[in-house]
Amino acid sequence: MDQSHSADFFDEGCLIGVLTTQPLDRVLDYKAPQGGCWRGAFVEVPLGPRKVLGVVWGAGSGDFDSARVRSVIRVLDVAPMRAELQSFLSRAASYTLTPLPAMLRLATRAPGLGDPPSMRKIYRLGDKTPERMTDARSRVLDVLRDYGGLAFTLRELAEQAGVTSSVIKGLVKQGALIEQDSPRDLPYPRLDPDLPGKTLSDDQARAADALRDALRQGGYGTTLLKGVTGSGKTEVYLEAVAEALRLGQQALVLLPEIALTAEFLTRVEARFGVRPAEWHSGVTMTERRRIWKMVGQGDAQLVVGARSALFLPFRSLGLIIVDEEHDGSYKQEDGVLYNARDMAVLRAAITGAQVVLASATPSLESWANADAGKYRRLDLTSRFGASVLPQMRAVDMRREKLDSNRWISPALVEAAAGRIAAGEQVLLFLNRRGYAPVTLCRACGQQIGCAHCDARMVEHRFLKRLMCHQCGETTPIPTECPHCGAEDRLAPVGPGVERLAEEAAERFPDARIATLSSDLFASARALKARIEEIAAGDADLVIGTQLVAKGHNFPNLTLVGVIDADLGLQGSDLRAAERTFQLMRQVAGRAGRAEKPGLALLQTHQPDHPVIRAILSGDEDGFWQAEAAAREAASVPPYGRMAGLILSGSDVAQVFDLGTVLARNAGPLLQIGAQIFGPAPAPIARVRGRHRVRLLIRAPKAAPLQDAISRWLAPVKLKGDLRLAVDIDPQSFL
DNA sequence: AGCACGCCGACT
DNA sequence: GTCGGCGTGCTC
Repeated sequence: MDQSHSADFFDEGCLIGVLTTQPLDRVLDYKAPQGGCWRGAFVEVPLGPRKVLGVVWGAGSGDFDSARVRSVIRVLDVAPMRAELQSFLSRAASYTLTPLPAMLRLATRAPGLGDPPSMRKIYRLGDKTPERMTDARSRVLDVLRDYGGLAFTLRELAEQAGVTSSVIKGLVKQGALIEQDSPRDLPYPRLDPDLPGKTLSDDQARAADALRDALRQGGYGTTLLKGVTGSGKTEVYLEAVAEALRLGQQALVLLPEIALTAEFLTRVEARFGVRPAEWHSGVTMTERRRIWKMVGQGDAQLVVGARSALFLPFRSLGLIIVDEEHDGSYKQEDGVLYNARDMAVLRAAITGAQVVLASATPSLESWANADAGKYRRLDLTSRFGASVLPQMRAVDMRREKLDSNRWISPALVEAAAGRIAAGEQVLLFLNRRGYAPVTLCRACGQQIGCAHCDARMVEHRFLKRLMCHQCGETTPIPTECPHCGAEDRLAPVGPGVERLAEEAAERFPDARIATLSSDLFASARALKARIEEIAAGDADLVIGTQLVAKGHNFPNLTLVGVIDADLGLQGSDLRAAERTFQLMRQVAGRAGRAEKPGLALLQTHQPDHPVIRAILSGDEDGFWQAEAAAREAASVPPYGRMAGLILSGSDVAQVFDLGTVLARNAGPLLQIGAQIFGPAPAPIARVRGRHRVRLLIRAPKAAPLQDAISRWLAPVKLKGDLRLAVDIDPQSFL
């Protein structure tokens, strides 16, 4: 097509609209640069005295003084943003009520996009032989010959050959080596979808077939892939990835936690021959830029990563996997409040891709969507090896005799001793890091709290410090009470894993005890290594927090003891029941993976609580139906809509005043039949000296909530250091 | 987000 | 007199 006639091409001097990453809540008019530019082009534009990054969003609006419109400085040498990503960012912005520039920032989280492709020197074999051959020189040439024509960087080659760089420079001068410039950002090696995968069970094969069919048919669709722990969901969705690759499409696998990526990458390598691109906060800046560029030009077929990978500029995204889709960490703030699971579905719907939501314990939202026929549902019922979930029983703590400061019931001690004697492993699960959750002064009765937040300081005896689990602040463990000054009257109250380990050591003096808690390890790598040792049998008794619930395999583990199954049931949180149910099921799923039958014992004070009963009976659909009915009756998600408004500032009174004023002037919300609750202290009431107050909004399911909120907040002018953030579909409602 | 402008308090 | 605090406003 003739460029100048396309609606998406702008000739030099044309008025165009450019979206920048600057927080100006509108698209700015500029003049197209010399040579014109395409819609979607990444450009550098002048803004006041500065040059900023932007994207050509469309034609200019012409509502700005034409004499003051400036010209685009240059078009960057990267693949233009596709219309699909533009519209995804727009839709995501209006859904989450986030300014569009903030969305663009998410999509440009790679450094040096404007830099020319960065080059580095590489060395390969030349055709000349050096006049004088030395030991060092021949070692260099041998390395290059051994690797069959592969090129090396100076450092790699020097290291491999055990020589200094001067030897290599000397060989270049002689013509025995050739020095070349090569782009630093190289394509990722091709994955081979046709390597033999693992043999699938009937169940798995059927699910994999269904996913392949959906991909071949093309277009958007979402599948809830539900399978108990150990049923092999990963193998199934890797077959879907394989099919996407065969179709020439790109795939994205989202994992809820960085700690899980290492193991997953190994599995990908085993299935496809090479490691895929890895995207998360721990990846180096150079690697990020490489991924960003390669994804855009189709030279990265598979990206494995954290939620922010959703905003990468894929060229032909065909499949998004959201693993452990129920995981709360998919909804978390990194500047923008969004739920990666929902955004994955949105992006797929816009680009015409398939989504697979994988979980052993789906979120109620996904369960309801599948139930309503919006999502396809595939169930994996059989487990590998032993094909049964562990037997689950409650230990009624009201009837167990326990000394104070003891948490392992006689029933659990007895069961554990039996398993350990039989050479099997036991897991004691307690979702509380540290030694004790509360440190109390016996003189004045005050608890030690964090100086910056409203959270309690948690004693970590291993680190010999008190730590705030909200802001990470730590202090040495004091000997005198900070409130009344009494000496040596501070007492730990309640159990944490460290304290539980102490008790276990007394009860099982001969057992090898391993404590797994994220803060006890210097690095994710060290933790992973320890987990592998334990899986190989290097412990009889494992004491762990939430992290053991997530996807690690302990083949010899046959008993799980849940120290406090009631922990998550407390509070008025809407999702408390759901989360407890999911966590307990997952933890129980650790037991009895191999041929040995597993048992899970849940210590509870409420054995008749509906959630505990649903867990024990294994009646999952019964639980979901009851939970769904309760939420429907209360018109809460997913049967009603909710939003939170978080106000923050350094002055509590000011923040509350703003909340009160907003709540009183909520006409637009009342018009759509919404209710407002608050202002009340936010779930995290104080963060690093800033006070946080929340308003909650509940609206009927079909109500235009975002539109009403924008109209409500449009006239608000924030004074001083007051800040306001909208949280659509908040996760916690405490 | 930056960065300038501008209007009041404490110094050489 | 003037240096500098950071509140307010602008950037196509």
